Amino acid sequence: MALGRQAPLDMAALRDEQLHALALQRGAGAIRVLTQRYNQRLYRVCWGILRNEADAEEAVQDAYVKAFTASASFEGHASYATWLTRIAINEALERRRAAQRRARLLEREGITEMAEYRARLADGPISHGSPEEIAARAEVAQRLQAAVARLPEMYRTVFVLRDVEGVSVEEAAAALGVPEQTVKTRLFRARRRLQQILEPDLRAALQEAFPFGGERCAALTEKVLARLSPRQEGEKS
DNA sequence: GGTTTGACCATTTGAATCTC
DNA sequence: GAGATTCAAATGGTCAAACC
Repeated sequence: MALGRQAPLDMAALRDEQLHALALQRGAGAIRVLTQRYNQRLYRVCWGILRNEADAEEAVQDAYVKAFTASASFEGHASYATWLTRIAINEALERRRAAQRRARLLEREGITEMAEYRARLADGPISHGSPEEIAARAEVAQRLQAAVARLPEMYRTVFVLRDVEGVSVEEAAAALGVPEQTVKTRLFRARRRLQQILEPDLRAALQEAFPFGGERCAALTEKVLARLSPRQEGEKS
């Protein structure tokens, strides 16, 4: 192998496995590319379990640290994405278990921190479009997020993986450690529940959609009346 | 490959009833 | 009245099949 000047590596062009090998050697560039590649997915999956921004972020951080220090763990049985997602899920589950243990302890002491913990919901940033469009999208996103948060965890996690992250059924099943058929059923039921949760909001929104009241309504009524009146006159004769 | 649906079974939950 | 028991309903997992 030549020891002369080497062309700088195009990290973004490397495969996950190659980047992982570099990350294990503390390659900052590789770590940067990998984290940028998977931040969104891991964060969403962890949020699906923890329903809390700060906790989800910490879980993702810890998952990366574990992934980039446990060289023997990735054996290529599943895809790198699945393996990494599984680590993040385990990390989030462990955090939730710890929180529940803490809550039980506090409950015994008469303190109910869990209620506060559960009540904390996150919201996401959105840009593009007019201020009205941005505000509308933000509200929709907020309502959706709140609706997803209301799903039972088993449904929420599958929904986030499949419908938010676009992970395949096979990958989702591998990441969650359940049969593919279970993923399909959970997803179907998650969607149905979301539909039920969102229905009142949608109904209310539709009531406000296609507004045709006030002056427009009155003007149209007048036009209709105007067009009908000659015929009515004629019909009389 | 993915979605949807129905069927079946197991488990959990809540209400009703019974017993002490 | 309080606890134990029973039972129906709800919920969830799995499988099979039809369909897109």
